Parts: sequence; C-alpha cells; structure tokens
Amino acid sequence: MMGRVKEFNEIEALDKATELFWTKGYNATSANDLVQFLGLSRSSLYATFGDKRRLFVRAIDHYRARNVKAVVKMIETSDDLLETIREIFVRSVSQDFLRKTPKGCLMVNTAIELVPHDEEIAQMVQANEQDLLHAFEAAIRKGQELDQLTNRHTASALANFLYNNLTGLRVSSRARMEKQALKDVVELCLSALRK
Amino acid sequence: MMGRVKEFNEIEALDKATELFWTKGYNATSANDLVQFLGLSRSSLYATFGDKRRLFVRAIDHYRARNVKAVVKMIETSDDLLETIREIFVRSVSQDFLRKTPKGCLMVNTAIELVPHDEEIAQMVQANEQDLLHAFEAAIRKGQELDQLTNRHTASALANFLYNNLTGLRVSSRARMEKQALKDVVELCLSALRK
DNA sequence: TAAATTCTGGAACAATCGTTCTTTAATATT
DNA sequence: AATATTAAAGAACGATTGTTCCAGAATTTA
Repeated sequence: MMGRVKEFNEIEALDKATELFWTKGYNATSANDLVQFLGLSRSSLYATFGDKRRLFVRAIDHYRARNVKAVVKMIETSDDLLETIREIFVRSVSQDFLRKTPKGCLMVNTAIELVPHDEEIAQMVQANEQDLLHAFEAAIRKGQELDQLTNRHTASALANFLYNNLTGLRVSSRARMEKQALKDVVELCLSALRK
Repeated sequence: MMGRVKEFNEIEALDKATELFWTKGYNATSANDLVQFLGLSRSSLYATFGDKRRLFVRAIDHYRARNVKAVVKMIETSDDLLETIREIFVRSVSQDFLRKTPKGCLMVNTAIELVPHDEEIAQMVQANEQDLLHAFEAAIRKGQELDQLTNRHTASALANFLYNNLTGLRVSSRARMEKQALKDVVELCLSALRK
C-alpha cells in the first residue's frame, strides 16, 4: 500500500539544502535553519534525509557531480583550450560578483571546514580534486597536441598549477574579490600556458 | 590596591586560543574546548578576553601581525627575490606536511568561515590581504629593479597572481596536499616571474 | 592584622542544538 | 467504506551552547 504522498520534491529540497550549506557552512547551519529554508517539517526532513550530516553529504555529492560534469564537457567539446580555460575560471567566480553574500565554492568551503575532522567527507573532497585535476590534465594534453599550449612543463604540473589558481580564486570570490584580481590571475595563468 | 595575581600568562593563553581556533575553526570551537585547552577557568577566560568572539578577534589579530611582519622582513632583507618568494611559499605550507591534522592558514580559514557573515572580521581579513599584496608588490618591484624579474607584467598584476597562488596552497595544505603539487605550483609561479 | 581588591573554581542560566516521538491527515488498496 | 500505509505538524527530549554569578582564595595596601 502506498499511503500519503509527499508534498515536496526531494530534489528541490536537496537543491535548497545545498544552497544553504553553501552560504552558511555546515556548522553554522542549524536544523532549524534547514526546516525554515526548505519549507518542510522536522519529521519530513529527518525521514527523508536521515540526519544533518547525511543531508550535507548528499548536498556536496549533488554539487560536485553537477560541477565536474560541466567542466569536463566544456573541455571535451573545446577546440580552443586557452579560451575554454579562461571561461572555466571566469564562470566559477562570476556569479559571486553579482551577489550581496558571495558563496564561493562549496567544495573549497568544505575542504577548509571539515576535511581535517571528517574522514568520509575528506575523501569526497579529495575525489573532487582528483576529478578536476584529471580534467585539467586532459585539457592541457589536448591543447599541447593541438599546438596551442606550451610544452615547457608537463601536463600534470600545469594541471596542478591551474587547480591551485582556481582554488585561490574561489576563496577570494567568497571573500569579496576585486574584479581586477580575477583579470590579473586569469591573464597570468593563460600567459604561463601559452606556447 | 592590586588584589590576587593572575595564575596564567595572557599571551600564552592567547597563543593557545589561536592554535585551537586555527585547528578547529570558530564555530566548531566551544567555550568548553577553550577552557580545557587553555587550562583556565570559565570566569578567568571571560574576565580576561570578554566573550568568545572578542577572543577570536584578538587571536586573528595576533596571528596576522606575526605573519605579515615575517613576510615583510624576508622581502626587505632579500637580494634574490625569486629565492625569497620560493621560501615564502614553501614556509607557509611546510609545517603542515609534518602534522597529523594540518591547520592551513588561519586567515584563509577565517575568510571562508566568517567573512560573509561578520563585517568586522571581514575587514580584518581584507586588511591582511592588502598588507600581503603590498608586500608582494614591493618584492616584485625590487626584483624588477634588480633585473631579476620579468617586466612583461605590472608589479600589481604579478602580486595578485602570487597572492592567489599562496591562497590556493594554503587551502590545499589544510586539505592534505601532495608534495608534488607544492613543487609544481612553486616552479610554475617562479617561471612566470622570471625574466 | 584588617580592609580592599582581584582572581579562581564551579554551579547555574536561558537558549539553542540535533534528534525523536506522538498524533493527526492524506492517500492507496481491498 | 474499512484497512493499511505513509507523510506532516509540532511538542518534547536530553545534551550542549555561550555566558553569568557567587562564594572563597590569594594578594596588596594601610
């Protein structure tokens, strides 16, 4: 037998939870905050998502799948890798320029807040790092083969370098970056990659 | 009249508080944690430092003064700016390679956790950013004058670039960086700066 | 030594934390 | 329509939160 049907959409609720955790961080988001922001009752929240930590784990998994997929697709369909890398950088912070309360990147925020104190979450953050590094390495290799990018460093080293700069930008974008900083960083990264 | 004398050293207590906030973050550090770790009573803690937030503000100010001073001094006394920049980068993360629970950088951690939600602290973080940017800019200008660093970009742009890479490294050092990533990032930064 | 002052230890506070439980409402199957 | 099942609403739980208060210990000054 089926019983009463849910009055809310689980994916929409997960989206909202992701947004709230992204804005406030894990510890600063209370169960009360979640109940209010998702617009569902305590019992529904706990029946659907388990406890706060399980909900957070689903939220970062949700976030991470979406974002990695987008980056990988941009790289796969690119025939101008320099331009694509610029686009990846600009896109990853441009939203925050419009916001009164910038959010940065949920994976970076989580790396800082929880990686040293939660092993399962640490592994998810590291898996995300690996995915991004592999995507960047593929992009660079592709660019090198198309003779668009430098061969003076290995694709792996350049991928680490790009990842590091993207991380830096994501911290600054949460902490109110000036536009000029973004421009400078993008230009210098690209000029380090150029042939 | 003088009354009973303190049984603890205020600076030592502040050092310990700084270390605890640095490791656990602001929200995840409870008043109980502080009482235990500093080894003084609740009443002494509150009488000496006000409340938890005031103590945190003093801690990050303490931290920031110490670190900026060290970087500025290294730059001022340097006659090989490339080597000094390498040293600044390596020093800022090398401690964490030895630690079971790496701490990263308290200012970066704070930028992520509190800047979007605490105006006073946001301004302290931004002041720290300005100090570091100015120090880097001075280093680059000096290196350019000594004909050690490239003139293909402005000192200001290169400072933004260096700052961004340092921030990225500090995130990764809290989130268990591989040594190779540090090496790659340092080498690529230096090669972007070289003449 | 008495008085004044300051610090310490820990009990106590209201508020909030994450979570569970109970009751009632809604739906599907028989 | 009766029964079975699931969801929703919100009261209630013990634990922990940050903070205050109070009684007593320690020290200085008079």
